[in-house]
Amino acid sequence: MKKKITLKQIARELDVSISTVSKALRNSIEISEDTRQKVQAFAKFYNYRPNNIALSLKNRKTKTIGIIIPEIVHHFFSKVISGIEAVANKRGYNVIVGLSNESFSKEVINMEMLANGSIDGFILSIAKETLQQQDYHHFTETINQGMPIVMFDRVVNEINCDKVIVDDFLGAKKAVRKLIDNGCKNIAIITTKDYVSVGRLRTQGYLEALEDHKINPKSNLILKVDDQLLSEDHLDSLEKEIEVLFKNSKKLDGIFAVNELYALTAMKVARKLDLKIPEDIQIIGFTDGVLSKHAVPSLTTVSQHGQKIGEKAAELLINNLEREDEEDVYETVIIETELIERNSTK
Amino acid sequence: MKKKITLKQIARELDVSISTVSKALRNSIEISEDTRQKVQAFAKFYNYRPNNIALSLKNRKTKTIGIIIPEIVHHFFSKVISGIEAVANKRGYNVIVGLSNESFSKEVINMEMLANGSIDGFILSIAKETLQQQDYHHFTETINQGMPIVMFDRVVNEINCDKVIVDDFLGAKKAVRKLIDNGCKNIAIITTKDYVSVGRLRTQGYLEALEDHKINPKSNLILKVDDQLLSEDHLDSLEKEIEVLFKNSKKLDGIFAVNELYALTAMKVARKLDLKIPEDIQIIGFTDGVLSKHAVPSLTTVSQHGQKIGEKAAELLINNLEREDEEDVYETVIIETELIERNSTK
DNA sequence: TAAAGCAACGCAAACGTTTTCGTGTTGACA
DNA sequence: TGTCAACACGAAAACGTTTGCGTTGCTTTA
Repeated sequence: MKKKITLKQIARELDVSISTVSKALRNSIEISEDTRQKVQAFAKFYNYRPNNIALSLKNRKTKTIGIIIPEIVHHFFSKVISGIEAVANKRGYNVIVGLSNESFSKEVINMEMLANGSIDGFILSIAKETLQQQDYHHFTETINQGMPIVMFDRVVNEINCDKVIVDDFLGAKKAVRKLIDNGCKNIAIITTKDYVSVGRLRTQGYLEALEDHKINPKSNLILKVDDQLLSEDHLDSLEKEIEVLFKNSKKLDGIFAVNELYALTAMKVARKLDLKIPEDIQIIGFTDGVLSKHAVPSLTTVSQHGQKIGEKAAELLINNLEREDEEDVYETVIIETELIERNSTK
Repeated sequence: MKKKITLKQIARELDVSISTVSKALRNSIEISEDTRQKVQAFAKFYNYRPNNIALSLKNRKTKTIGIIIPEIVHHFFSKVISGIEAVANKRGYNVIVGLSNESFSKEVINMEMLANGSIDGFILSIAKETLQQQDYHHFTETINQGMPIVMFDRVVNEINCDKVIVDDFLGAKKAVRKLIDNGCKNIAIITTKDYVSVGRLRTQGYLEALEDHKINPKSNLILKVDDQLLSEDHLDSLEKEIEVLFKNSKKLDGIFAVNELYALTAMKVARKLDLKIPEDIQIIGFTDGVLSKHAVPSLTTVSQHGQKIGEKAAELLINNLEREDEEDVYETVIIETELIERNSTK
């Protein structure tokens, strides 16, 4: 069992100084061809690799990106991670993941753990609880300490940093317009409470699409679900709420849901009420996950391109990290959404 | 913008030595009550936090676990990560994620990057390409260097380390037995090529369940799908293969699929052929993901408890890391599978 | 032949900690 | 008054690197 070997050990074995070894390995011209080869051969034989931690300490850079997301068991977020990881890896960075579980305190603790030297910068999506409490001191503090942050998806304007978002507003608008174009007269929306920025924006898009077509929004067609956790347990109550929505509006012929699960549950209710999709009622979701693709009928949906979001976020962060001049100009990149038409619309 | 503050800076400001500051902060009795308070107040005001990297270098421990998985956009793997993260966090560890994308070289590179001091140990699931090539030198090398590994799900016997697996064999057997008990006479299996250990084991379970009931396996009822990538693009060809399976055996009345996607595709084909589920044909899948739960009809499936797997793996690793005595006794923990009965079986 | 140049290497600082081992200053005690 | 402990603190090493600069010993040049 040969343990990791260090410069010091090589130096001792070859009876030279540590600096000589280091320089030899980095092909410095200060070192004679002879010793260089000797050292390199020895290092290769013992499979020497410089210790990352020591390098990090010396360079004051860890070449590691910290990701904080609300949950990982979620198609969208894992897509984003996948995107981040791809460009991070390509540019020589590692990725360290912290989960907030939608909890404010876990978000803070996780960030504090990572901010103390473990990483060079953050990519994060804000926990719901944090959004509700509107307490963003941990973000401003880390930024003040000189550690850059890139936010994605769930962002807040108050914080001055790079952001990557999808055009929730426009995406929703496009979706609802599609329903209108397809002949829907009574379109409902199943959305979240307003403190979730993406939910709010999508609701606005819904409203504006209606307005553009001179349709008056009706309050009984707007269902704002309170998903403190959106835990799977709440599925039943969600179903009931949606059922009420259906009952309250017999002429319902279109539904725009702000996420997959809401859309699928709506489909379930429709099926229960013997409504044919898309003949009797058309449904569009948001977020292009596996569920949409494999649902029956497959779900027309607004894709947010999670992978692209992650890639872009990583690019922004790394560019920032490797920028020489210290000008703080922050960008907000908008990833375009795409309406993927499947079989839940005509 | 107050940058991160160090011991040295505190020492300079308060006109004491670095060691005094360090001791004062750690409440050493060597330091007078007076200076202790002064230092602690100052540190608190400037929000001092020890630099993790420096600590890692000093302690030769990073308190970080490296995870290498084939892909993250996958319900099972993200569940496992979630489990790992939960116990890791509880025990003061962080989690750093590397993706192999099922590629041998990416697996090797990722492991090498992390093994040079960045982490204390690995939790990993082997890439398909690695399984195919049967080249495990990177595992043995890291273990030889004194860095512990815990493998989960996709493991190999050749490597001597802790392992966490589900009882694929028994899980499959239970599922097939269920089909038999439910009256199925012609049960097909949709599985992977044999180099994927879990696929092979599940196939064996299928065979033994048949044998136990004196049913002769028929080769035309065994479909071994070659999913070099299992990419979403291959969905069409997968569908066609399954269709052939159906056509080749008109009396088919039960299907056991080794993953969700195979099961769902089978359901799709059945629907296409106007077969009623579960009346005409019953289907059971493996892996309890979102797809199974929300499919129509919902899919009876063998749950592997990904979260539990992750938790157990993290426990094994951390226990190993924090064990005083250096005895290398490796454990293989088997997480029991559970048959979750839904509506795709009678 | 002396000054200068050069090749090849080592020293030491630095990154930020923790910790062992001094060391100087008190006060008490004989 | 001299000795010794207790107290409070500092110096320095260590973790593993990189790098600017100093130091050899030798060869070249005028």
